Amino acid sequence: MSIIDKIVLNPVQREAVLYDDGPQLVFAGAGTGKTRVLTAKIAWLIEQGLYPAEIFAATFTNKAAREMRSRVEALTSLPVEGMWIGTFHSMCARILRREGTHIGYLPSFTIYDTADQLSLMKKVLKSLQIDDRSMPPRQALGKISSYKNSCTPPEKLENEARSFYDQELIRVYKAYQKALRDQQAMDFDDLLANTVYLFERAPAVLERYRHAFKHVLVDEYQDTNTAQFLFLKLLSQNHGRVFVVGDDDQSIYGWRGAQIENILSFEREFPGTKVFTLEQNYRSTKVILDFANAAIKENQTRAPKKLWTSRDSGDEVTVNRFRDDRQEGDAVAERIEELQRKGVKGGDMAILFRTNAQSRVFEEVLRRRKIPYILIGGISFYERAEIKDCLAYLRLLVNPKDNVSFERIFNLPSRGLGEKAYENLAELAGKRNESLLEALLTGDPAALAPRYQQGFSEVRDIFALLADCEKQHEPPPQIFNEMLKLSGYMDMLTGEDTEESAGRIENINELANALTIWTEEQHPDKGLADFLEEVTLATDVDAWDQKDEAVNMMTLHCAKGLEFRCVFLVGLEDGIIPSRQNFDDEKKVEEERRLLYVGITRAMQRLECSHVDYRWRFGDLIPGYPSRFLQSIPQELYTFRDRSNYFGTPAAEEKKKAKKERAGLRQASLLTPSARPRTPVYDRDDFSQETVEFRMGQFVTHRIYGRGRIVSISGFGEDMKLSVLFNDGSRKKLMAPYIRTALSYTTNK
DNA sequence: GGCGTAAGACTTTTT
DNA sequence: GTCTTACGCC
Repeated sequence: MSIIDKIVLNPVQREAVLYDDGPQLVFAGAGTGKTRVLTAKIAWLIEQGLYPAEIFAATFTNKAAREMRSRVEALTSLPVEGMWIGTFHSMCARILRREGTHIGYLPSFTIYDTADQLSLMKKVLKSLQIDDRSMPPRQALGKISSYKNSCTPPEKLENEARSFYDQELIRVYKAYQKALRDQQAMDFDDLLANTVYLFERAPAVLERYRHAFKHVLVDEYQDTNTAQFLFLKLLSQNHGRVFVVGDDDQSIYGWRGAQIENILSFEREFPGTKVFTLEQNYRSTKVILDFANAAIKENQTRAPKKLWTSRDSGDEVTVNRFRDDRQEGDAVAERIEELQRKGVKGGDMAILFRTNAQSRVFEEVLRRRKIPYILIGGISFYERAEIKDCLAYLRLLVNPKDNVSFERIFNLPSRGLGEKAYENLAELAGKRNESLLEALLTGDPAALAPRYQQGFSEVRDIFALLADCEKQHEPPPQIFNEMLKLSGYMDMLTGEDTEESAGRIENINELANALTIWTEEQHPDKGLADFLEEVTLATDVDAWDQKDEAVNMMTLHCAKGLEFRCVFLVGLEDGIIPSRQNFDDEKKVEEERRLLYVGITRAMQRLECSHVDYRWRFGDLIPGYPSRFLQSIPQELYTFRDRSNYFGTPAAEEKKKAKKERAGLRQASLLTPSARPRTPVYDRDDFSQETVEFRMGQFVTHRIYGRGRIVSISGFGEDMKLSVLFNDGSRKKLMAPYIRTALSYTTNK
């Protein structure tokens, strides 16, 4: 029985799988069976006699790669270890480890994450004597990143730099790249760009890979950047067997250099392309699809298409209006409990939001109500300080040129070494033209100032001993334990004996466990370096172990490619989605609309959207309005419920609480942060109309703080902030909507 | 050199 | 509200 009969495919899907005559572009709308087609295609190719090792398939996450690999194995009943399937970044890293010598890199190079990049950039700016304020490190990194994403080395920019800033930026770009090279490190962008440079500079190498990969497949093609496009072109030019799958309506990584044009102009770039369009959706109900189609329709830059389904209408899509984000959190939690009582598993539900900061409220309310949840993304495990510290030790062991890691740990735990000691060693390293650790290990100890010798000899011993362990081929988990002991890091934490240090120890134990499982159960033949690479290139979704009971929470970006029975799409306000920062650029607004579209199309059966009137931000309450995207969706496609509830029980509760707090305030006369009421009480008619004008010196009242006088005004409209001197002597900064003129207060009373 | 407090920045999204 | 950085004191 052929593969093609083992997997259910509709006519278009089947055609796409069986076509074998040059470049193929598959427009696969959300939920149209994209993964199915991709899997079937690979399995079919293998059935046709292709060796798995001749297939190069790029997926968006490592998790997707793992799943696809096992599905292909199930279909073909063949082991397919040799197949190259993974993220662009991980496969480029693999190529660069093998071939990097052609561009000046050892196989042991380190991959720098965003935090490492930042510390390196700070060092670079310092060495060039450029002030942080004239060129913020993050900004410089952002610009350099976009250059690298389009494979533009600094040399290519030299003739175009007009302004002083641009010239400085080129200097910084060059110095940054040199610093990376010097310490045998690459950042995420380098993995892609350097592979392209490698192919350009070493044609023989390119030829080998062209020959090796007979078929190139790419998932989520709409999110590829120029570097990835060039990579694909180089790799597939002579045979033209490129199979890309994507959906321009789900292109959401433009800010990271992704070019939606890549998918829109694929046919032009790869002549003879055959296009397939999948429009039948198998995921969502008709009601949800209608809602999604209406949302995305507004976009100008898109290939025309419309999802359809043969499924039933399904439950209504709801749009709820809440008073503030806390009420939104409570209401969503209540709905979750309700659905759980009806038998829906937590794992079938997801709360999706635009920004990570929005997760907080939901975490709090779910924890309070003891509803299990998983937060995907945010500050990941591997970004925690103690984890990064441990990894820095290990990274140094693999690559002793890594100065960023050295700087992180040379005085951790404290060995009496500080900035002056660092400079002392850096001077020695400079003279010897070595990295910091190399200079320490091989240089003359007497060259260092006597007061630092004790501390530095401790560091020297640690790495000398660890290097021995490695030489004797001790397994990674054992080396890790040695490191914890020798470095004194564990002792430092046990010595602290606080709740915080206990948590850190727990995290480190978790890391140790992960390393043990990784080594013993999954990769007995691999070493520390491989573990470190996997850990830095892991996506947020990779670390997600979906549980039956736990409600899923993540950003819209993270949710791409996933599906859930019930989806709560929260915080749909203008300024959140679309993000305020993208207001000015219609192209960016379109990307935000696609982001909303991605969110909507995650839902299989039930979609509940919400927006709030007020949102807490930086300790302030900011007014908000329903997203412009919602406003452009016809009303008959959803059920609107105003649940803003300004008069109900919660408000009454808060009124009582606020009264108490107010009494406390008067007594304390000191406005300590804890004494400050966290939630102002507001009735609908409390809000001043936008037309109300405030002026300096005016008497006003506030529900909680009472009567006072305006001493300064900033901002305007709904964002206006007033500084008010109250009768009890306190001075507060307040949002205009919560303040009324004294006159209206008395009439209301 | 280490530690504490205070002021300031920060939030879009991530390999 | 939280995290990072700067500065002053021990």
